[in-house]
Amino acid sequence: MKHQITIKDIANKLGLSTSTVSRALKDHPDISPKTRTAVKELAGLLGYRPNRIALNLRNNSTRTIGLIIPEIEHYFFSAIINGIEEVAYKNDYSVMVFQSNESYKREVINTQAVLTNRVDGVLVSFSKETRDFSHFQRLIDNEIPVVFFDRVTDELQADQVVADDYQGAFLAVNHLIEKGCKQIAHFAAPQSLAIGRSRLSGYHDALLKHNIPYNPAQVVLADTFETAKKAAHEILRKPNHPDGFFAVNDMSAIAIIKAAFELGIKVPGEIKVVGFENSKSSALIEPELTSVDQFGFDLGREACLLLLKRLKDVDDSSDFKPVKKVIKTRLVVRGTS
Amino acid sequence: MKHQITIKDIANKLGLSTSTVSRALKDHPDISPKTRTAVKELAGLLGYRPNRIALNLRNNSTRTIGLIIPEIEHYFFSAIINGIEEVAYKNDYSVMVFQSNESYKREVINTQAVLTNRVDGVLVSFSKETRDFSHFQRLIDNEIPVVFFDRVTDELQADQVVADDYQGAFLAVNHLIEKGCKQIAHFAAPQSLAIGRSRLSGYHDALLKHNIPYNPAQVVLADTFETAKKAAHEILRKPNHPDGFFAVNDMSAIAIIKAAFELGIKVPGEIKVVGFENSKSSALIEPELTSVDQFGFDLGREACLLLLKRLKDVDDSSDFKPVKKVIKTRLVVRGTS
DNA sequence: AAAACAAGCGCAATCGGTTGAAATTTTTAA
DNA sequence: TTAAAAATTTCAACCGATTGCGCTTGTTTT
Repeated sequence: MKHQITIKDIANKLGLSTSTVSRALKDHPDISPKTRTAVKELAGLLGYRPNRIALNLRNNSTRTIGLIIPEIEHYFFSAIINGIEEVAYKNDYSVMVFQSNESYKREVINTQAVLTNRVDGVLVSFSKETRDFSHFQRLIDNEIPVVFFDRVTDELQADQVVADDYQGAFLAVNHLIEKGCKQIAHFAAPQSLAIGRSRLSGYHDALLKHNIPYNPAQVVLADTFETAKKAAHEILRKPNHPDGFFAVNDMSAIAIIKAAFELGIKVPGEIKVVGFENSKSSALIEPELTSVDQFGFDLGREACLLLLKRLKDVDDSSDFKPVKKVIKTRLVVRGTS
Repeated sequence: MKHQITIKDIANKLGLSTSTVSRALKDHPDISPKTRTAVKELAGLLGYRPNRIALNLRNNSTRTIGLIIPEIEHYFFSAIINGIEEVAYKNDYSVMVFQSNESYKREVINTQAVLTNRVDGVLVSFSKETRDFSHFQRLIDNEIPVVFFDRVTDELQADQVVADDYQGAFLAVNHLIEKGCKQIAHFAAPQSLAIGRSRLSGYHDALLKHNIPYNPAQVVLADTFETAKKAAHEILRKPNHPDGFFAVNDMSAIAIIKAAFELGIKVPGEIKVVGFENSKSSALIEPELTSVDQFGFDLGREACLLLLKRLKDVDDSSDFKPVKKVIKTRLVVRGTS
């Protein structure tokens, strides 16, 4: 890198001290209007830009937030990043992205990385593997504000922003029942994740509301395209297969539809399917997928706003009360139900 | 943030100077083994972590790379980020993400942001709006290495990493012809983008190879789902519509298929469609989309590797020769052709 | 005319770590 | 025993910007 213009360069050329230049640049009243304009003029001429690193050191703040996320290549998460980046941008923060790739080990390394990078705060959605949260506790111990989103835990004293998974699941299953489904299967996420538990719970309660007995055999763990496709094939091959499917995400839902197509089963004629995410893909397939919109962009926005609020209220050490923000979900009815 | 353990804390507790502690921590031969172990032990005990910001200031380097990208919510770009992050991670770099949202104005601000954040290098894929590249020239003037990927320009003396768009387009159109298409339309990207020009050129040359006359009327500007859907409807409603479609990206291709479906036109029976991107979605729709894989992950990897190489060879000021790296594409044949 | 005051600017410390050179202590050789 | 050599350790400057405090000036008040 080329030599950057510093305050010292300006001071030398003008025969002033660096302190005067510094003050002149920020309109300090001690400085006479004459020197003030002279300094500013030269600064503009030389293309002076304050060295953020020096300020970072002095202020012990980087105006950067760390983002730890399972994987970017997933519509929901990229929508969230979008929301986060939007808020960060408007507040003059930068975002550093770290992917865990659903690996616990990598996630631990990521938490170290955000520490060494001295980010001001961290936004986290942890991996499917993560059972132990002590690496996040380490961040909190260092008094770095942490906000969890989507994948959250109550084991830590930290803010959370989540979609209303229970409500979304309830709406979805209720919808299937109202559309005439008698036997509804649920393709679930790992129960170690709160989203897995909440969505199962919504599924459960919607059944009960309509006096349909809950049958654990109708719940299978399948939250990826591959696992869901395999599971759907097995289930749909049986004679008395379910006539309704509620999948924990759109990929699983689409896998079910694919499997049905391959087996010559009509959607929504013979089986109906509802997904969760309202991803771009849901509107691309034919028939289009009914899905629960979890407003990833808004979720990202809210998470980032909450974090920025924490960063402002620095003196939160004593009376810290974790906040849990819930983003309402909405059922988008399309062709598969 | 809590008080972080500094080198000074260790020095005080051990009755040493900060310089000794600093050297001890990095196994400098001047320091006796005794003090060396003592320092390291205490450092481990206190959980000392070197303050990256202080090092940044001293070394005038942040071990951070800036990434300016149109939008994350796009499979191709998130695949690229994935590749970039992978390489950055392995080389102990962090990635700062800035989205332009296809806005020139925002992109200019982004270039300022990477400057103030003093990133070591920048990876750029510019917006569709961008015609003037002087904001990138400003980065180069500041001797910040810049590598362009996917959306590139020859107007700047900078490295480029692109998919072999010409080859991919040629393969796609050649494939359509071999499958029996007589009249092939092309849904193109803006000709201000090199990818737009290259893909059109590949389309053109593939036609010529088979002695099919090139007809400009068969080329429409439609590189989003919405515009493509509309254009496809218009075209397919006409009596003598084309029997083959080569779209500049998967979204456009899928839009064509959707339009065909809505008009009761069979794919691949009556018309055949080939996309470009090989996105996740291409394997989700029915029939599955034939598409040109442009290996986004590898493209990201290569771009990042190239940038890191430039960062190593700092003394490149005089004999700088821009490198253009081309990533081969591959036609993935599926159901729509 | 002397004291009080204000305006305008510079000194020096600070943030945390690194590093060439100097200073100190220890070891070795004469 | 003492000087020279070697082994350790400390000093001080530096990276770039900020800021409390003090130092000059010149002006006002009594």
